[in-house]
Amino acid sequence: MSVDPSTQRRIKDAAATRARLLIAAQELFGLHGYAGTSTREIAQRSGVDPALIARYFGSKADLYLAAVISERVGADTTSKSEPPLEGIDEVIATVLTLMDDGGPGPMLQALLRSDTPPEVFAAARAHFARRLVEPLEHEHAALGSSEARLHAQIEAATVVGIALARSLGWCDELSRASRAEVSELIAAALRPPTT
Amino acid sequence: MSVDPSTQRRIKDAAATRARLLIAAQELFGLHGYAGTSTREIAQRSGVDPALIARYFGSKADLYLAAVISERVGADTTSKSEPPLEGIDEVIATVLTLMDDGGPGPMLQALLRSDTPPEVFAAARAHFARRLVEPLEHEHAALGSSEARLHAQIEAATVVGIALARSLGWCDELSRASRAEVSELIAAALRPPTT
DNA sequence: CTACAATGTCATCACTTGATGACATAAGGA
DNA sequence: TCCTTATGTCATCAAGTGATGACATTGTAG
Repeated sequence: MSVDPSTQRRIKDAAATRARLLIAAQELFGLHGYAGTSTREIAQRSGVDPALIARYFGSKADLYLAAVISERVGADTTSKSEPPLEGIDEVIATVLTLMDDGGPGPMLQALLRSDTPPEVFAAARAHFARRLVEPLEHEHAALGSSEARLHAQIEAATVVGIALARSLGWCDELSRASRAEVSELIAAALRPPTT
Repeated sequence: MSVDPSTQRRIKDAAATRARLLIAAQELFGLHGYAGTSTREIAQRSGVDPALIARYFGSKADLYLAAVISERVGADTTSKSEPPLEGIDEVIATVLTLMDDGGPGPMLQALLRSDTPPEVFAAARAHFARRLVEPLEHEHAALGSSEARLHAQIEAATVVGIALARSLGWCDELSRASRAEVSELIAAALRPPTT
């Protein structure tokens, strides 16, 4: 008399537990960094016993790696990747939105903090390039701009910098301004009407 | 027969000890963040007994605060402030230069990481505003721009974002480009030739 | 149902952390 | 010199860390 296991609420479900841990890890690592987050916090937030971290991921470091890799801004690494962002406006909107709820995720944390394990940093770097720089580079190339990649990198860094300042609360006015307003300002600054 | 105490090598010298702790703290906090740095590491690097941190600064948090406050990028807050930066070119040059040697210092770390004690964050925020935003705001105001402060904040965030990306090695081209080249690109992007 | 594997719970280990106080030693004036 | 203070050293604490293994519970195949 087994009900469909997907609808039936299972008491013990390894996959679901693993996923809960991963989500909590993403949130907390993204919020407080690696050293600033304890395995017990992660377990508590996900409503799971701390010992299961070891069972499902091996160690705290491995969990961190998994959290960074399967992250959103870096875009789900998973096979079926989201459609690539198109054009600078979409990049701006995406970064601002993701940053607004959740702050800088593990990927950005990995890029910002220097205690990031090398392999994690490399993975985060790759995501940054693929997810943010590449779309901008294509746009530049289409316009026939030379140094397309360098320009794209500068634009990506700009967007991230402003989004960071805004979502972390570095300045009052910037943080209070609406997302649309900020988008407008960034776009205007980066792509002067000429051309 | 007391020799000049400044040349004489003193075995016990509170001021020197305090200074050594402060320097080591700046280096390590800037490198690994607050949670990622232990008081024992700081003590070892400065060749000082860990217990003296408590004596001279009160606690790890207080030492962090002192390290952030007496820092360069935020610029010594202390009374005799360095001459304020003038114009966007000087801001760009300063940020890029300071970031190149030493990476993001404790002040930026404090702004970037959310495990920063609130008072420390507030101090870092104030430095950011005074040191980077204000000069830009004045420039805008002089040009009669409305929303001068918001624009200045966006510009400051842009400069910091690009400097971060460059000095932390997020992208190859950007990190390899010369400082002058990058300065040029930022300035061009932020201040399109048309006024 | 039964037995075995999968999953979850708990107690506990060895270690590090930040902090404290008792004590030892150097410094400098009397 | 002696004596007080400033400074440095050491042992140690309570709390929290990541990790481990024994055990309890659930799922499920036979």
